[in-house]
This record gives sequence, structure tokens and C-alpha cells, in this order.
Amino acid sequence: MRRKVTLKQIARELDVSVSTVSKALRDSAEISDDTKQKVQAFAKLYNYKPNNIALSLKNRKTKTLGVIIPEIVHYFFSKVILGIEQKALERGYNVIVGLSNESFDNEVINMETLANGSIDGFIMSLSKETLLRQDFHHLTESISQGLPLVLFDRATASIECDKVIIDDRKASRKATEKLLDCGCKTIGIITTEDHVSVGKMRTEGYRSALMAEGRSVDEDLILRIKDKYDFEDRLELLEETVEEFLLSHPEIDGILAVNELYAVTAMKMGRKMGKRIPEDLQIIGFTDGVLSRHSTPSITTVSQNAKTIGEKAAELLIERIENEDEEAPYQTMVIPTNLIERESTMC
Amino acid sequence: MRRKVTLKQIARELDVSVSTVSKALRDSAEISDDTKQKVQAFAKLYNYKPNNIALSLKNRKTKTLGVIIPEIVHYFFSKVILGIEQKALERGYNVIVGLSNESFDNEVINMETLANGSIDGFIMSLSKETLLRQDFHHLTESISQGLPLVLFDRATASIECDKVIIDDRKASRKATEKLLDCGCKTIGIITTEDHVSVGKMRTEGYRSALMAEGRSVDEDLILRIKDKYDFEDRLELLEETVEEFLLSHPEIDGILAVNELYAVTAMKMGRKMGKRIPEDLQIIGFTDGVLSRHSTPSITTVSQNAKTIGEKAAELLIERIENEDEEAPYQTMVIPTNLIERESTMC
DNA sequence: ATAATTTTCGCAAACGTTTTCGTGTTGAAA
DNA sequence: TTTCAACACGAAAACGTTTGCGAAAATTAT
Repeated sequence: MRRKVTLKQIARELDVSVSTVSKALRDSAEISDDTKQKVQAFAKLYNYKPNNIALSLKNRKTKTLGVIIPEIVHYFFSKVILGIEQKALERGYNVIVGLSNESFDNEVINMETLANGSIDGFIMSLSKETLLRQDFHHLTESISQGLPLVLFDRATASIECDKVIIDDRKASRKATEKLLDCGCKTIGIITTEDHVSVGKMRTEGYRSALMAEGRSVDEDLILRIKDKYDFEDRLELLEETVEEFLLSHPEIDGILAVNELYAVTAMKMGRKMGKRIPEDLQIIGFTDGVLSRHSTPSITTVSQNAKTIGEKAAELLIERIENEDEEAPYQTMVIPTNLIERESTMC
Repeated sequence: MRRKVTLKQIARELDVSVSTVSKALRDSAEISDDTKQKVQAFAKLYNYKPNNIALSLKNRKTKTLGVIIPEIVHYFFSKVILGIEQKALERGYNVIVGLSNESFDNEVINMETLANGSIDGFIMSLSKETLLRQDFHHLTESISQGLPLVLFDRATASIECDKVIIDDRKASRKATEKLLDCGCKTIGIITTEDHVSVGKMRTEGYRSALMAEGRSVDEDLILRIKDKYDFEDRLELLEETVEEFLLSHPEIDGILAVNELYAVTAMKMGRKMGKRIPEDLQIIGFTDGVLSRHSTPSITTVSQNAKTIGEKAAELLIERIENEDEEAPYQTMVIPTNLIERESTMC
């Protein structure tokens, strides 16, 4: 096992000092061409690469981004990571991923372990529990310690920092309008509990679209799925709830769903009770993932451009890290969404 | 901006030496109770946490695992990461994720940047290009430098290291047998090119099941999807190819697909040509992801227990890291698979 | 040959820890 | 009063870098 070679070893081998080796490798004018040649040749031969940890300690920069997300087995979040990762690579950064699993405590723990020198800044989307508690002390803590933070998707107005979001209200309004345009008379929405910021705003968008058309909003047509139903192994609970909802409102002919899973579930349950998609029931979801794309019929959906979100978040963070003295004002980038029309809507 | 407090600052503030502070915080017997109290109180007040980078340098251990995978927007891989991440957290490790994007060069670059001190070991699944080229010098390089490696899923016999895999041949054979049991007369397989190790073995399993039943293997019933068709934006190419395949073999009444996407595509194309699922065409896929679960009809599939794979890979790696002197023999863990029966098969 | 440069290199400090070893102080035993 | 052990703490080295500065060596100018 031939361990990585260090400056010290090269120095000893060539009978010069460590500083000479270091300077020779960085092509310093202080060193004679002779020694430079010798050192560089030796270093190449032994495939010398500077130790990242030592560099991090010296420069007080780790060139690493900390990313904390609620889930990873999830089209939207994994696509965001893809975007982050690519930008990071491009700019010479690594990415450490931490999962909160929608838990406040995990989020805090993850942050704390990373905040002790391991990373140069955070990119986060908040856990549902954090949003529910409205406890953001770990975020302010991090910022006050000089670790910049970029929030995406599930952000909060309580914290001043860079943010990358979509205009959830608008996207939702547009989607609802689309359903209206396509002839829906009674539109229901399947959304999250209100503490989930994006869910709440999507619900608001739905409301405003209806009101703008002079329609009344029937609160019974708003189905809020409980957080705890949102697990892979709780699928039946979700299905039952949606089925019940559809059965008790047979007049519904349009559904807006705030994510893919809700959309595909609505489709399945609608069909089960004999509705044809899209003739009897039209559906629009959020997130342009595999479910929307590969379902039969395929599902019309609001694409959030997750990869772009990731890229922009990484850019913002890296800029902030590399210009920490500049005190630039915080930005909130709003990434445009687009409605991808597929087979679950009529027009 | 109150930067993190260091031992040195505490020492200056309390007018003792750095070593005293360090010892006091670690509750050393060398230090008087008085000073310990004083130091500990002060540290707590200022929320002192040791700097990870400094510790890494000192201990020559980073407590970080490097994970390199071909893709992240992918049910199987993201679920493996979930498993790795959880085990890592449990054992006090962080996880750096690198994406090869199925490219050999990216794989090499990612490894090289991480191999310079940033991590204690690698968990990898090889890119298709690497498997095609059969060039594994970066892996041997890493191992010879004392960085342990655990391969999962897409492994290779050419490298000696710990591995976590499933028995692809057996799983595929079982799945094929299932189709036979369910009454299929003509079974086709949609698989990858042969250089993808798991694809090849699944094809072999398919073959052996047919031969064991005394049936001949019609090479025309083996559809190998080209690597380059395997992209989100190449969906039509994939669909055309599968459709053509099904159209030119209308006698096919059973399909084994080596992943979810191929399975759902087969289902879609089969339907398009008027086949009922499962009455006219039965389908079994690999990977128990969202597509298999939420399609209508839902798809019978071979679950690889991806999360377990991740957990075991992390365990193996951490054990290897923490007992590097022991020279334990390399293990290949075979994670059991199970066939999840759903609506795309008849029995 | 001597002085003045210029070239070439090494020392030391720094980043933040941990740990070994040495040393000064205290109190008790002789 | 002297001797010695126990106690409490600090200095220094180490992990692997980079870099400012001083100093020796080599070259040039006088």
C-alpha cells in the first residue's frame, strides 16, 4: 500500500526543504530552473497531488457545499441535486448531501455536524416539521457564523438569505385557469397541509384563479393530505383518502394536484370509480417527473425546472462564498415554470 | 459575523495554554477541577465545537465516505444513497456524492478529486462507459493508495474488493419462470447491451430459465436497448424501438424487462397495439420504484432492496476503514431479491 | 580583490487540533 | 529543613500546506 506522497517526502528525497518543493511546484520565480525541473519531474513521477484537507485548513475554505434536503428518493429533489452537482463540479466544488427525512431534529443535527468547518455554505430545502414549528434558529446560527445559506423551494420569509423558488401561486393559478379553459365545471385540489409553504401558496393560486372567474370557492373541494400519509408504505391511506374525496364529490371534473403522486393517485381513483381521463376528469399535477411522463394517460403538469433551480442555487452560493466581503444584497431568484400539456387534459 | 471560536481564543481569554484548554474539554485528569470547570463553562457559553478539518488533518481520517454513481435521478440509485446516508449518519460519517453521468472520464475525475484526502473510502457503481472499456486503473489506483472501495450493483470481477450485489441471473431466472408459470408461451426480454454487467446476467438468467424448460431461445426475442437511447429526452426513440419489437413479434405474450422504464414502456406500447395487460401480455420488470407501483395496471417486479444494498455497502466500507490493519478477506454480499406480484401478471 | 547585486533557498509561522513530555509548584514525609 | 512525590500546567511536535522574509551563495560591477 503506497500511501500518497507528501511535500515532506519529496523534500527529503531530493534533499531540499519543504518550502522549496512547494514553490517549485507552483513555479515560483524564487526557485532556479534546475531545481524546478528536478522537483516537478519527481512530483509527476510519484503523482503528487496536494492534500485537500491541509489546503482546507490553510485556506479556511473547503471548496465543499453542504446540501440538506428532506428526501432524496424523489424526482424533484434528486433533479435539484443533479443541477447543484454539475455547477459545483464546474466551479471546483464538492457536494456533501445530508437528509433531514422531513424531521426537524435531523435537519439541525445535519447542519451542526457540517457547520464545524466541513463546508463553505449550505443549500437547503426545509423539512415539513421545520416549517410547522417555524423554528429557524439553526439557520440564523449558521448565517451569523459566516456560513452563507441558500434556500430553495421550501423557503421561509423569516430568514434573510438568498433564495431560489418558483412562483407557486402564479403557477397554480395558471394551471387552474387551464382546467377552466378546458371546460372543467367543478375543480378540486389535492394539496398539503398549510404549513408547507409551497402547498399553501398553490392552494392560494387555485383559489385566486377561481375567484378571478367569479366562481365561489367550495372549501370542501380542497383536500389537504396529512403529512404522515406521505410515505411509501402508507400508500393505501393516501389512496383511500383520495377515493373518499372523489366519491363524496362526484361532480368534480377537474383536479389540480400539488405533486405527481397526488396527481397519479387521483387518476387511479378516478378511473376506479368509472371516470374516463380526461373526458370525465381532467388532471394537472406539479413536477415533471417519471410518473407524469410515463403514466397512461400521461399527465399534464407544471414543470418546476428542478435542475435549473439546483444550478442557480449553486451559483448563488458559490458567488456568495467567493465574495464574502462584498455584502451583496440577498437575492430571491424566481425560476419560471411551464405547463407541459399531456393527455390528462382535454385541450 | 461571529466566527466560530477556537481553542486558541478560549486559551487567550482564560489566560491558559491551548493544551490546557484541549485537555480540560476532554476531561483529562491532568487538569484541576477548577480549571476544567472554568474552561468547560466558557466553551459551552461560546458553543465551542472542534474544527472538523483540523481533526481530519490530525487524525488522517475524514469520517467521510465518497459515493460515485452513474445517475441520481433514478429510483434505484437514490434509494441506495438513502441507505448509505442513514448508515453513515448512524456511524458518524458524512457522504460526498459524485455523479459520473455514465461517463468514464467523469468517473475518473470525480475519484481523483476526492482521493486527495477528502474521504476515507469509496462506494461506487460503475458507469456504462467504464464497463464497456473495461478500464479500471482508477479503481486499482485508489485501492493501492489505501483507500478502500466497495462496489455495488454494477461491479466487475476484474477488481478485488468488497462488493454488494444481487444475484441477477437467479432473479431473472425466477422472474422468467414466473411468466412461464403464469401461462406465457412466448417470452421476450428487453435488456441492455451486454457490456452492462447486470443486463448481461439478467439476459443469461432469462435464457437459462427457458432452456431449463426445454424451450429454445429465439435470439430475435432479445431486444437490447442501446445505451444512448437511455436518456430522458430520448424517450421517443426508446418507445419506437420497443413498439417495433412488439409489432414484429405479435406472438409475444410475456415480457421481462431489466428495469422499470423498459417495463412501463413495453406496457404502454403493448396497449397501443391493442393488447390487454395482463390478459394478452404479461410483464415483469426490475426495480420496485414509483413507476411499477403507480402504473395502471401496476407492474410485477423484482425488488432489489436498494436501501439494504446501500446500508450494507456503507457497513462494509466503514468496517474496512476502521480496521484497516486487519487485512480481512474481501466479501461479496449477495442481497436477496423478491418478486413483488402485481397486476401485470396473471397469477 | 572587494563591493554590490542578484539569485536561490531555507526558516518559521500559520491554519486548529491532540498528545507526549518536561517543568515548576505544592504539600507531605523524613 | 531537606527530599520526594503528586499535581497542574505549558511547550513543542505533529498532521500537510503556503508564504513572507532573512540569509547564504553566486554573480556582476567596480
